[in-house]
Amino acid sequence: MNTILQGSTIKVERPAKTLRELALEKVREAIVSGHFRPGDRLVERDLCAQLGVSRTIVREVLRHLESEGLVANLPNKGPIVAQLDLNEARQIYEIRGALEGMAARLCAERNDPAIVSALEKSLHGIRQSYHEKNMSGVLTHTSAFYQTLFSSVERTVAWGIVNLLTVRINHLRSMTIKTESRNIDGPAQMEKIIEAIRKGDGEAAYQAAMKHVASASAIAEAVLSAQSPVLRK
Amino acid sequence: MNTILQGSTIKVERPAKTLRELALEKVREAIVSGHFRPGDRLVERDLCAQLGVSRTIVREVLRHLESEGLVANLPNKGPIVAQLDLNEARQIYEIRGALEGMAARLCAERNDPAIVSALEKSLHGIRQSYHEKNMSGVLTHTSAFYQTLFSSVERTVAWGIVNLLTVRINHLRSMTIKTESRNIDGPAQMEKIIEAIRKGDGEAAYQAAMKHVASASAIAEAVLSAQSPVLRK
DNA sequence: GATATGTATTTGGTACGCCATAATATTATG
DNA sequence: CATAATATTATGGCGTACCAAATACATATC
Repeated sequence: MNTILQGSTIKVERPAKTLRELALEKVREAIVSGHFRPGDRLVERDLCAQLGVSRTIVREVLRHLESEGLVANLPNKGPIVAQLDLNEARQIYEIRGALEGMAARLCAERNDPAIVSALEKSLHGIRQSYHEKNMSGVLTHTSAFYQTLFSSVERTVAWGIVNLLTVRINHLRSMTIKTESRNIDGPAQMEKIIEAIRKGDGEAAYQAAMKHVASASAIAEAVLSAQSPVLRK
Repeated sequence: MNTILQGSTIKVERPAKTLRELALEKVREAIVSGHFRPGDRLVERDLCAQLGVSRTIVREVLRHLESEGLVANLPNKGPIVAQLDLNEARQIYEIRGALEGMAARLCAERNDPAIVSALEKSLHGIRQSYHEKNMSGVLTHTSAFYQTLFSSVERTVAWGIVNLLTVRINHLRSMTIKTESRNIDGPAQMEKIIEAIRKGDGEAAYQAAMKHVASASAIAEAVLSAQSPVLRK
């Protein structure tokens, strides 16, 4: 290794992304953003045309999304965008509660001021975004908040799982944050998580994180059961 | 529908499994069982020959296993069997603790004697298998024990996650159960889980389940750090 | 009106071919 | 002999074409 380059390589950050990875992101994004709705069929050859790639790639992408739970495969009928039923949504929120609670507890036990200030920064971003009625900003900063929780204590595996689960309930998330009073309650609950972490009170941090998810779950449940009859067909 | 066939169809229970699913199971099994070892390259065309299927299918299978975490893909080098490092193993055990603890708590709160007796049945199977030195039997019955924990309270999503994680640490599991005294400690700890559930003591059940996983984790850690230097190359 | 029958559509699966890259072997050169 | 240049090989990434079987839908027949 050239000593001049020690520590700061000039390596040409090439995309490295394969076509498949790009296609995967495109389709996932299309599902998460609602461009493809739950129940929509995902016809292989149509996707080929829309993405401009071969069937080989489309099939690999569909398989990948299937194992992520975003796509369901009806035998001999083909893949559709997975439907989320109430029961499953409840379970997902519950698991997030368990894992986020765990991470919050670990953060509290670590007693690192840097964690607290990082969380506060995200929380500030959330409040700001609510103020500006920038809903996608709220989601982004909320994700950042939780990512801090997990990454500060090096829980990459749990963070990966939470991420997977979150993607599956993304449309619920965007509905819950728009709910009346969530712009007050949500941040207030997150404040409590931060407070507990600041005090180094693991149990309180755990409880606060659980509670935050639980209330999001309750809202989601209301939203989902209100609209669920429509999903018939 | 022919009325004569009401309730008891003669429908020809066809496999329904696609070739792809069969291939997936084969490869997964080969990895879990140790036929393919961590770090082994998984050459597409070789797998085609070994499985007797086309490259398309092999690629779909590899993608699936990749998203399960059983296979890693090195850019420009291709897929290998994923390596498990100590840190990741620790995290996996921790998550299992959180989720199994959650399930145990829910079981306790449900207060259903049928759950207790199902758990006791599995535990009996475990002891029996230990007695017969039938290690694969121990694993099977242990799985059954935990499946009961999750399915009794309809936590299919969490069970799915635990299953995925368990597969990744399978070889560690088979080493931990062979450890000195695990044939005594393990069942004893599970007995405590059952006891707490019988009493309807959610918190105790949670703690007992956490403790059981934690001690498995400690053993795994010892095993892994003892052999890890060998993995160099 | 109910039942066949026919016809697209689409998935499940296979085979083959091409290109790019990385590693390895080979050859040429000083 | 050592090193640099070059060819070869192995392999993943990607695309196309084709076939069989299942499904859905329209159409014809009784």
